[in-house]
Amino acid sequence: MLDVTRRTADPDEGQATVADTASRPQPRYGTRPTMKDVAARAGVGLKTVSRVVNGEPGVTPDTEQRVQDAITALGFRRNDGARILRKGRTASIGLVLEDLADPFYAPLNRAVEEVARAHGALLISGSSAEDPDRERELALALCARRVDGLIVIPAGHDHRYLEPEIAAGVATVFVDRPAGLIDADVVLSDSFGGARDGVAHLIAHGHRRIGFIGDRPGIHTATERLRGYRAAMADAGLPVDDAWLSLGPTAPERVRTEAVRMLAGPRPVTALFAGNNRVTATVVRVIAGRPRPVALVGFDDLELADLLSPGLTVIAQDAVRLGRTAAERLFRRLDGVDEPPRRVELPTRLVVRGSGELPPAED
Amino acid sequence: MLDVTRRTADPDEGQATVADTASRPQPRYGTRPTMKDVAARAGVGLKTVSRVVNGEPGVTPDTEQRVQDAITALGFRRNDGARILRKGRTASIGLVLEDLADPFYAPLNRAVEEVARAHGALLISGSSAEDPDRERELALALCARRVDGLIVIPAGHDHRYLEPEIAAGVATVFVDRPAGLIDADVVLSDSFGGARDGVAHLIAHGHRRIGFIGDRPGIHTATERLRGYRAAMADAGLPVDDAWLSLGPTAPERVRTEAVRMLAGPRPVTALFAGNNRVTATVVRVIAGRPRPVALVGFDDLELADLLSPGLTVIAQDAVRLGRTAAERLFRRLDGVDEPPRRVELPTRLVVRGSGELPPAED
DNA sequence: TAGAGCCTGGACAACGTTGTCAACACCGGC
DNA sequence: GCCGGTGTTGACAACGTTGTCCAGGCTCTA
Repeated sequence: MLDVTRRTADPDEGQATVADTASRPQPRYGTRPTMKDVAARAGVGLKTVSRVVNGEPGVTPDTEQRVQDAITALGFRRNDGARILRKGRTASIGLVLEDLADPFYAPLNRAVEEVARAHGALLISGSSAEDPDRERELALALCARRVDGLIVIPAGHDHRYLEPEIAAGVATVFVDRPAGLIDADVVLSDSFGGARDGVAHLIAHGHRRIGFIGDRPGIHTATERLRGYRAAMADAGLPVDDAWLSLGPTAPERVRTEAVRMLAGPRPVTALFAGNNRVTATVVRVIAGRPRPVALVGFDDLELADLLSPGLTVIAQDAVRLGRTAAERLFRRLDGVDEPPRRVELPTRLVVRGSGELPPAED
Repeated sequence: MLDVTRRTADPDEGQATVADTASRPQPRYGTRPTMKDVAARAGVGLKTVSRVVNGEPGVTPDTEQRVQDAITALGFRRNDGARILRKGRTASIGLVLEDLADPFYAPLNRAVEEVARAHGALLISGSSAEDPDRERELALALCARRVDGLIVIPAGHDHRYLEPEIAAGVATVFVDRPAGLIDADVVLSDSFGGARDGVAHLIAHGHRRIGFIGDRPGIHTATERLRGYRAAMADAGLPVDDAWLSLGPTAPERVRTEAVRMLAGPRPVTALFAGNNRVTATVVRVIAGRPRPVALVGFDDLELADLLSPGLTVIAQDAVRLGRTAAERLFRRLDGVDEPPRRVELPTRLVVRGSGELPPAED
């Protein structure tokens, strides 16, 4: 008896069965079989199918086998949407970042994914393209999908739109940049300290006129890094000329123009500090085309940075750790830990490779 | 009268209302308000709320305002899970790739995201980590969430597990590598042609002994590229020594070992062809440490490749176009286009930068 | 052999939304 | 004053699943 049942579940047999059930309503193409269909085919009740699918006890091996056979024959797959609706939790979290393809954020994305996976959750991530409206739209879309938690790399400065969501129980953690106008967990890199160390490194190698090219002033990390720059200069008692500073979009054209400008004139800068990886990539190209060496320290590491000549000296952030820390914090919240929001700041690391140790060029 | 109603819905008033409704069941912390709650508060029927939320016609401005006020006061957000359950379509697609953080796949991911966004769909992407079981697990999890379509960069070679899903109407497109044992749309780069061109380029610059280091032999692109290598050598009438060939994991240690081996001995290779970006990154480092120049062409472009000295000559694939093409194909399917599965092959591009034009070193 | 207790299985409601349909009020024209 | 039409609104079922609860059959013991 059992053997016969087993053979019925053979894929080939499954196809054959489609034909002989033409009389009763049969799932059409584009329609998925439901537990009801499985139950009908196996000749059992709906709940019994549910029990089998979820591995709940209280089903005889014989019945279970019949159900399993019906499942494979029909190609049934549980509808998680309905399951979630019933159970309340979605076992998924959302991640809003600036650009999925950015070499800094992609590893962060991956790190969050791994933590989510370890907790049995699915990650849904999307790009805000540095647009506050799009960030909001995306975050709220994720909330509408009822993600259990949200990790956000802010593009905007006002996150009060998340208040109802947070009040409703959506755990929320901000990464890389702090939240605006709401109180929430934040995981950051020490942008200020990193930039200060990087600039101090240049100063230690004899530079006095140092340029700073960073991202748009609205971006927290950009202003923090500029603050670090100013602190290092002030610590060394060096004056800062406004012409050495430039915050703005990181489009290659602008960065190129600014770098060229700072390197021209009677008293050019002898070193540059690049505020992030996109800026660094452009600045490296500008410098490469110059006869006179220019020292450079960049914020964020780059692939192949060690192979340039000179090697690229950078302030490295640990994107993976940033993502992992944020995700772990999120899941601790989801596990019910209730403590006041915390601000975690991860240290950066100076990676010495050559470009930051070049001496100032003679005037 | 109307004015009074409006004021009742004012957010501040909303708080006050919480207190005076202590008698009837009130949403607790962690519980989201539903349309029923909104309807009760606005003093209208459930369906009217639905109409307002979905911008359907047939609601007077007065009623609509009352509902809107109740919505903001309660912080209501539509539960898309329930909506999806009712409507059937989820307006979301899934993407299974090897590694979200891989510099080749991350832009592909982003490109798919943009197309999805343009079609009003959400993208859920995840990493298979080159593990067939994990690929399967992830793809089926996405199907259980009822994504409307699926884009897969295969890790395994048997995708029959997707047959029930495809039969049930989940549009499926494979990218970068062909599907295994099922008939489906595929979008590929011309790995064979690209590798053949790259190796021919080395041959044209005088090389006769050329090494090939690629990914594991189970991976379609790896074998295709090796086939391209063989074709170029055969076209030039050159013999191939098995010692010059190495397919295997792209872990830096193995690649380093193999490269060093090929460059040693009495008749070392004078040029190397690297089968993908990870291999290239390691080979560049090996070569950089050698006194005698070794020519190199890599498959896949790398950031900063132009800044190495010599610049890195590569066979570039357009990951963005690959992703965009696949996504557009998927949405065409979702729009109901019914035609036999198609195989699209995108051309590669030889980018000459120096490393591939080095002449063979003297023996 | 009767009663107690256990095991298996199924009927039913509920999750939050949308589609269907019918009720109702109001308007203008006869 | 009545009728049909129009425009607004709500009651109800359904989407596919899971939790609750109860029925029926079985075994075991007195």
